[in-house]
Amino acid sequence: METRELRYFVAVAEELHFGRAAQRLGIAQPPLSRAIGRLERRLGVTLFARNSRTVTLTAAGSVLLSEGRAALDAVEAAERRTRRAFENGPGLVFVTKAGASGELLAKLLDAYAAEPGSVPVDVLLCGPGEQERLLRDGRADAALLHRPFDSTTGFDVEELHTEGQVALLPAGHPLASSSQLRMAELAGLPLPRWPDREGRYPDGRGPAVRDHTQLLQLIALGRAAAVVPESVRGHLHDGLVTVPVPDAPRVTTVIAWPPHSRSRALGLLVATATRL
Amino acid sequence: METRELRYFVAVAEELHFGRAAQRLGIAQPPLSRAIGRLERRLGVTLFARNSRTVTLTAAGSVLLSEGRAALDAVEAAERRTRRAFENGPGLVFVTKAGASGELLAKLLDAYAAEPGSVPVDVLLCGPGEQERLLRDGRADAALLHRPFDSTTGFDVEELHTEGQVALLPAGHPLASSSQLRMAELAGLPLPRWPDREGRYPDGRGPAVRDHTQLLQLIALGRAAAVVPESVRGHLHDGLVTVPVPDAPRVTTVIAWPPHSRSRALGLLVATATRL
DNA sequence: GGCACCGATACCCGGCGGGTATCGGTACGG
DNA sequence: CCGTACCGATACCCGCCGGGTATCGGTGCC
Repeated sequence: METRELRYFVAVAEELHFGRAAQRLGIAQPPLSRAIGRLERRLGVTLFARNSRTVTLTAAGSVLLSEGRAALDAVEAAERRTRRAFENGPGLVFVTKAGASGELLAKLLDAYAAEPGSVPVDVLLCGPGEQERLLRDGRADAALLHRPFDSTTGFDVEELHTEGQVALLPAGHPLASSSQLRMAELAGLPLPRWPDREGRYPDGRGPAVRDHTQLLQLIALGRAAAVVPESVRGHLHDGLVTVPVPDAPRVTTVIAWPPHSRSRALGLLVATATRL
Repeated sequence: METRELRYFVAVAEELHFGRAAQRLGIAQPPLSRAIGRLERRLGVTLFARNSRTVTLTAAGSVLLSEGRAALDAVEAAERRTRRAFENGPGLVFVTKAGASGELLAKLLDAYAAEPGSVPVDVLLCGPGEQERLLRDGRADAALLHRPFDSTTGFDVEELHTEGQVALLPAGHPLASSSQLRMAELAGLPLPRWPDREGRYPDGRGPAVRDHTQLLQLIALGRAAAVVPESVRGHLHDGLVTVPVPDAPRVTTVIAWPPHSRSRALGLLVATATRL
């Protein structure tokens, strides 16, 4: 199976429409029909149930869609990592959520830089959920992820740190003077909505936010409240109050990296991280 | 990057010889040279340092070799899983080491079969180390692996069971009457040698074995001794004695599956396993 | 310095990817 | 109930690319 065929298949499977898929791919519809037909013939598998009005995925087609996406990601990652290795020489790209685990990251980078045999590390800060994609498609070599918020599926991980969560409230909020709170008591607050993997926001009442800076500002303005890991207490503006929430899920910070990329430099980074 | 180019590259990178690589690929040498050249030009990366006598991988080339192998595995897995989905209908292939975790497996399969919505499960028994490959290249959907013996890198896992290890000795062996043993005391015994990933055996004195049946027989004959998980005590022949070895590493049985393959059937199997 | 080895280059052919034109079946509206 | 619009499949043509053979050119060894 060639990657071109796979890309064509994924386009049709996503559009469920040969014409639109062809347009998206920048080719005409007939070659696309032929390519899919040939792919089906070579695999010996019917991928689409189609009559001249509708196109549907078969069960086997659904399998190829999810597996094929992963395979295309892997090919793209190989390409990107190769280019990076050539252009930037040795060196790692480390990605983490903006505004999270700042101290841990600083300690890690210092400790790693002090190791003999370490290589330069570029740090990439990005919005929540983006790290996964960067790690998967080869733009980054390692990431700090926070379970249970981030999915670590498909990555190798080492746990670094576990912490509880606190409610983050504007000073003067009625609940701000409590010594601790329960999740149930926070149900009515304007909790923020984060974008999903496609950058879209779920429905709901709370304000839509893109990063922690926005969130902190909105809380200071009294327009939001949030439940966040304890460690954000380190760098808070005035006007914000934290209250422990013992029954919130504990947050585990992990260092994650793509499997099969066990370069010496990455191995050293992981080893350094686990020793912290 | 097309998978053909990637396959060509991997062949050359492994052989470090265009002629032999071409022969392995079943094509002539000139098209192979051209293909590699075009790949390098398109990537904008020098993959091989070559003069007319020797071929060497550049740093970028090494990256593409390991990443490319993983990508090719992913493509192959996609293909195989699609074919399986088409030919065998729904249904899972479960792979485990022959002779290990037998009871756990039986309980799991019974419990899963009793679940509403479960699908037929084919069980594949194979030699140690083979499971990883079967899971990675799409011939299997899930596996029972045993840490720290099996590598779980690149798989999603759930821990099922942890146990200590015992020494397995022929009855009448001088150490067989001890109430417990330490690893150091076992150093002089003829411990078996298992094949590595390529099916080759490491150097050493102990007998080369391929599966647990062979091992048990050799121990009964007094030609071997081994350190094995406690659970093998369940189905032992006569003439074998077990002695606890408290300082041997504990063995964790995990259920492992490839990421991105979260079908309903597989999800149910994993859920059932974690409830055992 | 001659020779053997090996990757690159030159040149040719056939198949495949891509295009346009058109067919054939299906659902919808009048 | 028929016309029509829509959409995937088919027919046919072209140009490029993957593959082949022949040969060149550089390198290390005897």
